[in-house]
Amino acid sequence: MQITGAASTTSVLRVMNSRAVFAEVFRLGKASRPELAQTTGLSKPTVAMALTHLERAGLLRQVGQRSGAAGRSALLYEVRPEAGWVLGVDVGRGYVRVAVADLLGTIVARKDRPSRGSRASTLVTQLTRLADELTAEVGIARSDITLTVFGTPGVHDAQTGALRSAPNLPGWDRPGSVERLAEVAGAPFVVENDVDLAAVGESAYGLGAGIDHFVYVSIGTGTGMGIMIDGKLYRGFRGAAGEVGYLPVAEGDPLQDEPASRKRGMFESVASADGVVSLARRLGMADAASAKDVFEAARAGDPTATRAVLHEADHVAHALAAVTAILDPELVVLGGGIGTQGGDLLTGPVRDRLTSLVALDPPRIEVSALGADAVLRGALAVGLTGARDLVLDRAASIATATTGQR
Amino acid sequence: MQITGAASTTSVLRVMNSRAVFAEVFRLGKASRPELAQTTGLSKPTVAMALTHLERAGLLRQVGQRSGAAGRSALLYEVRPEAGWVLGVDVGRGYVRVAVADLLGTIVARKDRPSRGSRASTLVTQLTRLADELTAEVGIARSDITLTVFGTPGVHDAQTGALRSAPNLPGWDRPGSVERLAEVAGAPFVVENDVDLAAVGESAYGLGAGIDHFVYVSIGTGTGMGIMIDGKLYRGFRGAAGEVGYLPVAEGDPLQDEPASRKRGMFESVASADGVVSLARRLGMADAASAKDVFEAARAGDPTATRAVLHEADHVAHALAAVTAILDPELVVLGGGIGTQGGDLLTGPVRDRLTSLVALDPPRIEVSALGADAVLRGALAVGLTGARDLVLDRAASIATATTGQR
DNA sequence: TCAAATTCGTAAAGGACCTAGCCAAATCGC
DNA sequence: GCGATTTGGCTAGGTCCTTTACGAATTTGA
Repeated sequence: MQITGAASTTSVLRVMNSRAVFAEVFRLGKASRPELAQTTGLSKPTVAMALTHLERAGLLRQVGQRSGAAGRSALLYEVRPEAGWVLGVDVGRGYVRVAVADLLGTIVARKDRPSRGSRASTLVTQLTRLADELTAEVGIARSDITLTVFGTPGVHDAQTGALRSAPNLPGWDRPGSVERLAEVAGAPFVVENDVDLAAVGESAYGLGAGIDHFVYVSIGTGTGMGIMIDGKLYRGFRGAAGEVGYLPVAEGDPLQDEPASRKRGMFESVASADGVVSLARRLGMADAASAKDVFEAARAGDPTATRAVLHEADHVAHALAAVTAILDPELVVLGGGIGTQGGDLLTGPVRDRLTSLVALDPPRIEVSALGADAVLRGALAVGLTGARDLVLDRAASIATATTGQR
Repeated sequence: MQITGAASTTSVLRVMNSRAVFAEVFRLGKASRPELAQTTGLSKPTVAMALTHLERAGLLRQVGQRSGAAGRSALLYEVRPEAGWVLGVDVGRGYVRVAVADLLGTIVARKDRPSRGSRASTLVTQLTRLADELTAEVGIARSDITLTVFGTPGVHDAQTGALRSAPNLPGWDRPGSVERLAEVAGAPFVVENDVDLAAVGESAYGLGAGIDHFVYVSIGTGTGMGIMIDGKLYRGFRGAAGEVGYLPVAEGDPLQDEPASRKRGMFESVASADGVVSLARRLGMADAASAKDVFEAARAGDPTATRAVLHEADHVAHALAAVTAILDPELVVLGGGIGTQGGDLLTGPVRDRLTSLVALDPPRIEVSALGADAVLRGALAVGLTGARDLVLDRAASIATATTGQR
């Protein structure tokens, strides 16, 4: 029953066409007027007009000529990388990653640091200093940052400004606490769940490129899932979509019959790093200290560790069976400490087990191409998209202002 | 990295504005020029021009005047209901429901019949005769139908024209078999999963009105789920999203420890009508013949039947816990035979159980407002949306043709 | 080295669309 | 019946885009 259809005046055409031209230049890297006229379907004068506007607004610049072919050589245009800057921040569990990228998405400065305490004030201080260092390195002011994107654990409630379900960031669940990040960023900033950003990163730069529906499943200290639907991030009603840690654990594992784990019965408690370690211990691998140990032992051929890994694969397969039954994704990307380290040790058994659990062929299952960088890259991708819109809006308002003055 | 931005010429403005005006008339029912100018933001002459075009194309008609207020009385316009017709078909398991609606969505003719066999040819014959009867009743030709929408079990693969996973429609899984429905419909028709259509119906006419993210869970002879995301139907990569029948069944139910059911371990096998009956029998209710019996007995106070219903609620809650963890919907609508008949007998325990299984507050859980009509209403809603676009496209092509001739 | 061919960039002309503003027509209240 | 008020229709004006056309720049070939 919903009927769409925005009414418009002629002036929106100019904006639309400018955006289209900019988008094409962005896509092609370098482009001439005739090329742009052809790909956008606009006429040469219109393209020329748009290019003039965009160049005057500082979004594009002329860059040499295309020679070699017969006839007059065409002037080439490209995006001015300095037309916008993006600050991406990955607030991880034990570390902090910060990077600055230009409008083309090229990372021009980056620092990774161990996290200095989890208290809000120390974290803000550390991030602010890192942002200062990075912008200085690039040679810009912090106010030149067009958009900042933070990736954090937990669910960010934009209404209250609180960060729920982020136990390793104590104090951030208070209403309004997120606003303290304004100190780090310039004016416009965005806070997004880290796993969601990893999914975006994988979509923009990794295995998810060009895939409409896929999920990024992170398994490490905790568990989480980022869902991309129609190429866009899906957050759910309250931003809690993809909280697979609360998936009821599937039956069929005799080890799960112990009362303690049956009581919890959640995916996170059995499949996360701690779950793998306790599983390996119960299987008889008394010296298992970390999930990494277990996977290394399994890779070395230890039969007990191998059994533990197979059990882990079984848990993951059951979770993915639920995801497949509900979402029918084209691709599942495994990330996080265990998802990445496990590699083919995990994907093989997961694929086998999943095949017997789902109706049709199971979705493709791959290990993240970006690894630990996924969140940061996702933050930059989100920032880049937003920054592009912001600078275009700014250019449009400049254009209308100048035409209005005449 | 994706950059949107369609380039446009001035002529698309006319189309856009005509659509906007039409949409407003549709929304308001009856509207005058000044009203439309105000709500669309367009000027009076533009609105007048659009109205003239739409009236000439037969989409709108003038209908009296608005009097009572001071000043000249305004001419009123409304959508011509006869500007388009929609045929909706619900191919159910034992029945067939067919209805014709006009462009306003008013059902003008409808017939429900027991399904005459499940063979493709007899079904097509029956549907064709029903369509003929209905159109005759309305006084239109079958070729006047703008768009036909079929709701069927199974997954329709538009690539091959096959209908997968629909065991009660034998023969329809052959490639190209769906094309036989062209005989029933006029030229343009759409085949959609029945549960998906029920979700759309609930979104257009039922409890889902105005809700962006919700799911419709059908529990009856089989199980299924329709997913609405951002107010649109989500189908998944291969159209198999929402196949909750394949959800791994959660642990924690001692009754499930019998080997037979553990082997299957799917939601459908335990939660569908057959599952309820066998569960009740195993609990000692030897005379349980149908799920309806069980629910009636429970409603009458039978303790064994009540236990069975509670177990059913537990299964449903576990499935919804998985759905909530993955999708975080705002609302869950229960439909299908069991979902509808169960009523508060089911929703109460489901809510209680679900609360203990999920992280945040559980989503709202309600029983379908449309009941057995949900699929048919959904078919009509989908058809209405499509028909509106079709007649607008047709009107636009007429308009450009006439302006081109001048 | 020079002319032909080809392509690019821009200017002018024309068409389509929308807005602003005016005036006539119609209606209601007094 | 008359004035206030609102609606409908019309005209003038402006913005935007496209088509057409022409000069400018470059390569190719002789």
